[in-house]
Amino acid sequence: MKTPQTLDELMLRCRALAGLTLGQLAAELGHQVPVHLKQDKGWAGQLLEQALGASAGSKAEPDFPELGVELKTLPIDQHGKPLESTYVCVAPLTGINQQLWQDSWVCQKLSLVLWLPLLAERSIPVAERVIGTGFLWQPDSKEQQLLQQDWEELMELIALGGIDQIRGAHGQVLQLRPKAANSKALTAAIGEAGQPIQALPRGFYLKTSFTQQLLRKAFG
DNA sequence: CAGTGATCATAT
DNA sequence: ATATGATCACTG
Repeated sequence: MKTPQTLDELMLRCRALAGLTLGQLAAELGHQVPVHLKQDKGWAGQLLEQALGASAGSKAEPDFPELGVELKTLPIDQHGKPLESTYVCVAPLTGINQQLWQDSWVCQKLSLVLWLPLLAERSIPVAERVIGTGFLWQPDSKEQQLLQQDWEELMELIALGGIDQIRGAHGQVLQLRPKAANSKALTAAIGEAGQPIQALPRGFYLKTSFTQQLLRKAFG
């Protein structure tokens, strides 16, 4: 799948996917559909990346570098409610003195997002899950402010050695949660007294209440 | 049963 | 180990 050259081309392709089931799309692209996602958690996301021509791989750059667009699938139930939080990026736990929100990875990644809702209740077989209507989002000033506030608070805690006091409930819209192979994984971090320690890697996630508001704005 | 913490596959 | 893609599953 060639990468789209313009935003219009990307959105056109995206609209063409709306209403298709994952089974139909997988068949078109020559993929087998897993029975469940327990061992293929990123399967749907990667299928949709391919269908839209996103640059493959796990490079630390937007899905569509030329367009500056980040693609996020958003699993929802039949009422349009998000089923899961949305992973944004890993959180830097060291070397973060005086980083500005505007320069942060979170801010960059969320500056332009193509949200692609996916009817994905667990009771629906994977192959029958239906692709929804994708929409482009840029945070408005209020959303930007909420994100920045949470980010600054979390980053200050991290920088001051408070990593182990942070739990998922901390932010209003943005949260910090484990992002690792398992609970034994370790990465460099800052201890209570400012000393180097090893800690569980974390990632930034958008809470479902936030992504639900984005859906409301887009569809009512 | 929502939300937090844990986990899975793959590429580099 | 760290980055990508996320969902699983236990707990209050």
